[in-house]
Amino acid sequence: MEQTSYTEENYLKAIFKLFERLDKSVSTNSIAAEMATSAASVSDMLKKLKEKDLINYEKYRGVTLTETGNSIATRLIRRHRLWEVFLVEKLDFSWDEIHEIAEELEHINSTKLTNSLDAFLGFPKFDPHGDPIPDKNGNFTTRKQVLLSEAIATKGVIVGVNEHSTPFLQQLDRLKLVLGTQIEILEKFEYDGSIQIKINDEFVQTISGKMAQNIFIKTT
Amino acid sequence: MEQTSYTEENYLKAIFKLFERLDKSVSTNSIAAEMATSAASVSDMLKKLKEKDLINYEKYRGVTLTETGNSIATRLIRRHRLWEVFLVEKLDFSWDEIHEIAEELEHINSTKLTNSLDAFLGFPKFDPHGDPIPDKNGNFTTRKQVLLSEAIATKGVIVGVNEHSTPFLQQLDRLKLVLGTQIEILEKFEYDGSIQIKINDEFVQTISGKMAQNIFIKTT
DNA sequence: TAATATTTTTAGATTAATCTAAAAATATAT
DNA sequence: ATATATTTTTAGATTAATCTAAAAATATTA
Repeated sequence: MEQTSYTEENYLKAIFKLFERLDKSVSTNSIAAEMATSAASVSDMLKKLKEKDLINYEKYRGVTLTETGNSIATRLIRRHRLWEVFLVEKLDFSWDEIHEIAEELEHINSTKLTNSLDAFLGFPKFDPHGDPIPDKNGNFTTRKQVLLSEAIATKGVIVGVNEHSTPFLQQLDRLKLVLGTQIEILEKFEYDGSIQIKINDEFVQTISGKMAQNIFIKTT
Repeated sequence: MEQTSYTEENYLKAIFKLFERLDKSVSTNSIAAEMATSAASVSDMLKKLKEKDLINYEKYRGVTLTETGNSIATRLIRRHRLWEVFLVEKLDFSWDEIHEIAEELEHINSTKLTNSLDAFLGFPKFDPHGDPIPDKNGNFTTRKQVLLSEAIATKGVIVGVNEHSTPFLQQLDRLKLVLGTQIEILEKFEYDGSIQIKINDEFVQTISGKMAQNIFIKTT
């Protein structure tokens, strides 16, 4: 079994994410956008990843991960999310400071390290953004969640976010919209997509459509 | 302030170690040996590190670290040793399994991460091999220690090792020669350098000269 | 100190990852 | 269905780190 480079791993992760988001074979351009690089570089790398049997790829036809590629990507996501839990729970980082550091930590490839860390943290099922953490066999805990912008039911709890940028997460903090917060939908405005909600049965607020599109709730 | 690459950092660390070991300007060949690479590669890199003002270097004249280079190397060593403490104390690794993983962790450059980890571990002064950990200002705790092979006094405690290879550390474990072990020197054999010692006032053993050259004791 | 040995540097290639510009393939729209 | 637009790939360079072989500098020794 060959080794994968830091860069190859980042490509695999990008393909995994894009496939998860759209559930169909991934285009060269979308990978280039996700990784902030040129389509030409992506083409080069796809050739290489196919050579290594990490992706299914025919020229001009888009990309999916092979089983091997998928399992490498899943391991990366497992490590990333475990380290995020570590940073928040043990080192008192806030949820908007952890992504970049976890991007580096995730590349350290040691089964013993990953599994010991998992045990040390008490086998967490979700990371600080509410994303599920694959277990040592690559299985995710799924949870039926829905975007606040698409929710029909009136009541729910915030269980995740659809974006991980620092400004977005900081804004959520300011608005007291952290994971576990109870939400009651009072009114949805068709004009701009904004939504009036009641937070923790306490106070009423209107949040933008853009915010609502990035908050996952579990309805109750 | 420019960024240093993974590779550049490893060269700085090698130069730091060699200088510490011999306390004089470091040769191209010794760096090549330390890093298991060719002298030609080292020459190339030295040019680059000089350009970045990380080393003092004149062709054919050997190398020392500049203040900047020294402070980068010290930071790397601080991170390396802190992560080693983490692996042993929190994740139950043994002292012979931690070096390679720490070699990767040490390159993650975040002041907040390093200092939070330090606090989480209770500001340890020594790593699991007895090596001193620089504090956030780069200051080491020194401890007057002497190699067992050169000790004159009769009694002491093991406080460190001069080699970090897995086989050496495993052999120490087998012989119950871990950090903190009390040692009484009974006899030194001139012929092969081996030494007869009494361990923890309990049993008597003879260890090779090679072993004795890699064990630091603090005499009492 | 002159000859020899060792160390260090340079010259010229190689590999992985990237880029821009141009060509080829595919998709869209009149 | 043909022209136009978009997407993707190829061609040809570039940069960082490495290598081998040869040249240059320094050190050792007879």
